[in-house]
Amino acid sequence: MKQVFALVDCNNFFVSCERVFDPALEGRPVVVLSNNDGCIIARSNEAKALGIAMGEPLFKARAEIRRHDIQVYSSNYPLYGDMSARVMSALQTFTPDIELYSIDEAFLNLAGFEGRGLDNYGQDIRTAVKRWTGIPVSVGIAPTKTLAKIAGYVAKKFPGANGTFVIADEATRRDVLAKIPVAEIWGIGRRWAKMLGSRSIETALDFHDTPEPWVRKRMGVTGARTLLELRGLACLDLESQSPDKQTIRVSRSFAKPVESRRVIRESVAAFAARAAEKLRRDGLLCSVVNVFAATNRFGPQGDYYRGTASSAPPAPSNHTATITHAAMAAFEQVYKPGLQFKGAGVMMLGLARAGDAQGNLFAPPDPSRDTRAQALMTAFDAINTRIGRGMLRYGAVGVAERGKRGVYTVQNRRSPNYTTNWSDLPIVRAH
DNA sequence: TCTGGGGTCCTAGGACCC
DNA sequence: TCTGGGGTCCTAGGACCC
Repeated sequence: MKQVFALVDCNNFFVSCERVFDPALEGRPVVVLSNNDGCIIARSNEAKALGIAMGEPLFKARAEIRRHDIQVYSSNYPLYGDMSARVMSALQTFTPDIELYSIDEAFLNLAGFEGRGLDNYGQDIRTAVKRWTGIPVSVGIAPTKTLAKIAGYVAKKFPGANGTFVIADEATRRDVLAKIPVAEIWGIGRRWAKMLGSRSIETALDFHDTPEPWVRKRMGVTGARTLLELRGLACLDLESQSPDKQTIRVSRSFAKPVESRRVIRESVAAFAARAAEKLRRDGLLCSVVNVFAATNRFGPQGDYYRGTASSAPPAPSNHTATITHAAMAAFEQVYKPGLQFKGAGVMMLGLARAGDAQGNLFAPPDPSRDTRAQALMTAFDAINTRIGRGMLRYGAVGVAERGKRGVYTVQNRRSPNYTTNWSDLPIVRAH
């Protein structure tokens, strides 16, 4: 049976989340910043029209921001995560078969819904999500995921598409592909686009018409897959069950360069603790803990240092104390006195489901296998969920909560946690 | 001088995504 | 002065095995 995929994409998602709770932002240029208020990672249409680029450093956009009175927000992930969950549950009322692809996108399997008119169904989805969550979305519908992404692009960018677009027949497909730059194809990034451009493959249609063996040779199996998907042959399935993660990373860049061993070590301990929480949340155990720390990569050529080292806990674990201990051992190999560090992080590698991790016959029993230690972690997580992340923590993280704020959390323009924190609940007054 | 053939595992690096 | 934080997959090459 022929497949039908829909891609539902939230328009300017982070900006739209801010607008739901501050309607005065409607129609005005708005941007949302990265974690450290360093880069612009989301822009309203008005901001895009003013030429503000994705990923542009804030300091480079200052003048434009002032000139056009652009509204600037720090990113507020608790808010965006909660709004995302609301959008996704709205989508689940339209089909049981759904893949949560990212915080602001989902693929839906619409096979069997053709009778209702796919365009109408797409419009129904848009209307419902907007009414139930306040978030505007666009909907692209096509026989493959890659074409659905293209259809979503058309739905969003082409005036007259009205937020929904369906690619069902070959004529429409060729017509649309001819109007889209090759770089907009899902799976074709900057590098490939440049390589293709140098061979006069400029539009998605040019790529579509490129012989498969050539693509296979130059771009590997992933490139060939993209090509076939563009031609309407579905190579990618809906992944409704998200597979277990293979790596978990927690990293931050520092607001200012840091030299202090203690400050960086305590940061790494905090990252390790957060990573252990994520492991427990996902029911995973980690067998290798990797730590890295780096100086400014935009500094003078040759000055860049990035140290990385790994350490294995005695047995796969998700216990905060065990993970932190391993991270501290790796940290000692990474830190170099006298350097100005600009960021650090930890990576959890060799992950396995808690039930089937390989034990170690010769190692002392791991605390995470001990029921008392497990109960401790469960209580630890419950308390931190209730009172606030980081309220309960191990000593290695240090007590310098005040000082740490200066180290890596710079968020000067953050909106309140309207939906996830009682004290931030918006107040509505009737006149 | 001559120096197999095939397999697996691991790692680093390159490409991509949001 | 100021440049995010997560992830994935594929490939090539080296080490090692028989």
